[in-house]
Amino acid sequence: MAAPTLVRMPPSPTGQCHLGTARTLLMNYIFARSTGGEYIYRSEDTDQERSTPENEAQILQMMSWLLGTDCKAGAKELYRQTEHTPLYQHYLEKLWESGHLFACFTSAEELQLLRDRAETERENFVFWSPDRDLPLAEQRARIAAGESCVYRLRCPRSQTLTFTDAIKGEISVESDTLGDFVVARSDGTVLYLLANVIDDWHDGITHIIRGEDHLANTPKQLLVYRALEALSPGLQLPVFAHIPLVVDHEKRKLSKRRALPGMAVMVHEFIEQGFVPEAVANGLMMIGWNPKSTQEIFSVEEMAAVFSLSQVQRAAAQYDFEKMQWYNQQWCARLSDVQLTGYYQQWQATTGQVVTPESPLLTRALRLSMEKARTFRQAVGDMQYLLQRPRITLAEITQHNEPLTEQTVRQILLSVQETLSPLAGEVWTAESIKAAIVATIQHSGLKTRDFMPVWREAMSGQTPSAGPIEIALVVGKAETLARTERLL
RNA sequence: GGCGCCAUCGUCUAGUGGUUAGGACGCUGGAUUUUCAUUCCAGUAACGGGAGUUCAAUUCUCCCUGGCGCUGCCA
Repeated sequence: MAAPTLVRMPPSPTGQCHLGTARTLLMNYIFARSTGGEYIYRSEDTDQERSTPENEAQILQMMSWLLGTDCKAGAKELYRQTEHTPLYQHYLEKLWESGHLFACFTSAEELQLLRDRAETERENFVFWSPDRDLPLAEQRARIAAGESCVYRLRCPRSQTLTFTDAIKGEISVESDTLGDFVVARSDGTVLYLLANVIDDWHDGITHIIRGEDHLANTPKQLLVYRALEALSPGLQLPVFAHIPLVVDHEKRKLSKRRALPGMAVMVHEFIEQGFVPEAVANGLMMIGWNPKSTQEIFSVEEMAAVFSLSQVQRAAAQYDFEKMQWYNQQWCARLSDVQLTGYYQQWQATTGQVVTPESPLLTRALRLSMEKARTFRQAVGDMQYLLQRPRITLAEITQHNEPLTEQTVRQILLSVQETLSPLAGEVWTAESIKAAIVATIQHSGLKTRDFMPVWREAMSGQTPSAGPIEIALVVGKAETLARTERLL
């Protein structure tokens, strides 16, 4: 048995739960499950400008929905980075004293000037601070004198930084392309680059699974690890695994703003459209991961059983909302009656609708509706007439079925009535209803093409809709007769 | 511009130094059918380009092209 794994789920509460966020968190979760490990839930709120408690709560809620379990309760530990401020300050100080960091007095304005100049002269901009070799005493003196500074890591010159990514393979970068980078703001608060490394190290994280957008700053973090190691020898580096980004139809990083109309990009949009979490989790994971089989439908547990980082794709993947809907339909067909109706009621509640009470009728109606629809939202039209008697009038049916006369329409409904009334309740099956109706049609001399649409419209009040026999099976004998009777 | 990553049907992907390059979504057609849909069957469609290695490259190497990411006192 390998050493126990520990991953972190690190959402940044600077926005609501996004597809990409959910996918990364989900993959961490599944990896932890697949290795018998645990996870830490860490809210990365070091950007106090943009982080909000609302977003933090929203993401937690969305992830709990997606995983089908309380994400918070399942975590080995749960904290927000701002709670670790003393920890960061401690290491910031240590790293500064030991000379790994230095106070840089170049102002943001000066820096911007340098940056702009490099831009116009088409030169590469790598910043090597003029203050990188300032004696500590002088740094302190200038700060004491009221000078403003940021804290940068002293980047070594002419070194090749190499690490092995579990997905991308060996990555190496020249330190000379990095420059002295900022790890703490002028107000002394730390940046992602530093806070993250301290936490991962402090928590004993074994695997860092994150988006590919972090690949480029991994060498910088390697430098931070190295500095920390000088303070605490024997430090064990975690395994890095950078998963490919999800891109949109234009191959741009997926964003809500650029999404096509109707396309769900935020997790709450999936909920609002009436997706079941199993389908969203399944679909999300299949973007950029493949178990190397032809199986398409997986539960979270099944994915955890076969998951391996080596099966993760190296290239970015385009998001296909059509396929997400297909997953939803597949999942709805596989869920048990209890699960399906439960999700449906949950959807009604979260979208502010009146929740339909549990009943065999509801289950039958839902089953029939979901044969056609791919989401609960798409099923509303069918659910309506299945659960409520339509209001259509005889005149309307006649009008929709020209050239049939009202006389003929009435006759059709009358014969439905006469045919079905004698049927015993226990033979209320598709076969017996069909046999009886077919016989009636033959005797009447009418065409099936005229007869059935009239009956169907009497049953559903709309076109298109499910077939009259299907509806009859859902609503039951009494209601079936009532629906024709009210028109006569 | 610099650095890094990536490259199989329209999309998600499987795959191999010699394959009819497989599956799924989508799309098209057919069957079923009272409509829409479902279901079933069938079809459509891919190895970015150029060198090199090799008896043989989609597969290995290099170059190019293209795409994306990073290049923040964001994460």
